[in-house]
Amino acid sequence: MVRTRFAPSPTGYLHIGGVRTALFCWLFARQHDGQFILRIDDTDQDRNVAEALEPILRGLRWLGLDWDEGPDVGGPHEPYFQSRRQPLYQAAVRELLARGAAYYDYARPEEVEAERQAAVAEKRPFVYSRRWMAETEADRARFEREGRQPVVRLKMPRQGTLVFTDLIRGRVEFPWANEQDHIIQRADGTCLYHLASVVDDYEMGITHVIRAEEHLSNTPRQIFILEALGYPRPQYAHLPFVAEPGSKNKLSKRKLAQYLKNKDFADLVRRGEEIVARLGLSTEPDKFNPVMIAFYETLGYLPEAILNYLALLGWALDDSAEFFTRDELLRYFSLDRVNRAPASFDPKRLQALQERHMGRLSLEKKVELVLPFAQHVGWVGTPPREEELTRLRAVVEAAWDRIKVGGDILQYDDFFTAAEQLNYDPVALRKRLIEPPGACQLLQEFARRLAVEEDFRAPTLEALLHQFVDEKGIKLGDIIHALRVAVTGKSIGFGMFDTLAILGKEEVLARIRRALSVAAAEDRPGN
RNA sequence: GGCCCCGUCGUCUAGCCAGGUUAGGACACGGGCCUUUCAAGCCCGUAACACGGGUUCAAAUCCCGUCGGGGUCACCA
Repeated sequence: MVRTRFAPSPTGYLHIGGVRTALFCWLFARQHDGQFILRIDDTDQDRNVAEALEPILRGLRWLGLDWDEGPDVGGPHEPYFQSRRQPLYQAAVRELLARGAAYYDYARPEEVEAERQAAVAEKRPFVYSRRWMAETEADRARFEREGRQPVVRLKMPRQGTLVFTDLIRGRVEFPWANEQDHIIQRADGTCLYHLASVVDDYEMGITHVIRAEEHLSNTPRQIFILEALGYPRPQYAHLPFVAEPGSKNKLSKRKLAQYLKNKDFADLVRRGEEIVARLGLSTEPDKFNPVMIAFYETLGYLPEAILNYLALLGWALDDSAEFFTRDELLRYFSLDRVNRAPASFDPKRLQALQERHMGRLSLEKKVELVLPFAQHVGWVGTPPREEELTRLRAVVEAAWDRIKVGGDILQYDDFFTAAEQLNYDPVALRKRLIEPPGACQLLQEFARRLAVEEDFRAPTLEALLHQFVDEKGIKLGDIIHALRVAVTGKSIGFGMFDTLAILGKEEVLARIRRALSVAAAEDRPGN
């Protein structure tokens, strides 16, 4: 039975690298009919855990990475919060002490620090002298009389080599001599991460520890702990870390300003800013940051596209495949195809994948994706009225692949604005209506034709315009641009005839009238 | 600094373990087609094995070294 776990600490956000790890754990568990456990590593948390945890749970849910045991769903190994499992850890510490694998240490922090400095000065590796190690009650009493507080340290081997097999990195060796006597219990009696992690992994029956490379060098001390306790070794798989775009540095939430200098990264943010501005949300880096998964949910990315992209962060199936649905990921993913080199975050690739996933969505699915955005800005009520939905559907269908993320619907605000409120792009207005001689005349004439047209559907309107153009002996381009600006206020948009049909006759005529009067006003001398 | 890891087109990568490929793909870029704008689509193209030795008939692939980049060394997780 395979059991994997994702063990985030409640930091208030879900980092892209973290989700990648969660995804691999989840995929591996699901592929093997195993279980995926979510455990909260909050051994050092004094903040509000519930609040800091919420974005993490939300992100995982949004992506559909469901957990079999953990917060919310419970399970046979409750609680799933390390802060509430301290008695278990303390029992393990007592056991380690009893077996001679750990000791009470009465050194003051500054004394250990002094030893460390001395080692650095002499250019030799630091190894704690164990000078304040207390192995007997007499020692303890003596140090305590000096007013010292004990921590518990691991009594690590000082020779030999640890060898273990990593599912991704193969045979890994670490000389024991490089290991420190790590602290496992603080002076206040609470236990530290490594101890907690080993105890929980054992108690929860974790068979495969899949985590990021940063933990590779932590593995010896963890193996030392578990073997001292008589636990079996789980299988280890250390994933390459997720690196910054265009570099091999670890991706960090705090370096947003620096990443913005990268063009691709900046493009990703800029796209998002337009949407967020229309939504009236904050763009402060703590809330709006591509390093955090919430960014993508806010903008209306597809969870499946994100999953696809994340899977490619360190994994590849072969020399060409890169589009994967969730089911395909489940079918093809394997740990032995995971890279060893750091995986760079590539905004362009993410965007490309998003667009490909959008490409396979049905009209109804696209409307579903876009609906919350339309509701947020009030184009569509809650619950939606039928005619609002009809118009939204028509806009989505006409815009089609121009909608790359859900929030892109917001750029079609001109379909949800009354004629009197329409804003005209001054440059477009000038170039298409004011400057070309006779443009307004033509538009006015065509408007008269529109006014008597009963059938206001796209194909009919197209025929109508072509007929008009033929009669006048002009080219399509001589009028269509003016028409577009007149009815949408912009020089770009989707198909002209779809645009007219969606707006409807009354609205189109009202907009043309208004455009003509705005153009006339602009054109007066002195302006 | 010690220990560990990693260096393939502009970018993200496949290929390396079991040497022989016109070094593959995607994105970006350039050109063309299509075209009412914008998207999209289709066709074509430019473009890479960090460097130096060695082994070999043959090296991106194996070995050694150099250089470069990174991770990790907490009473953080």
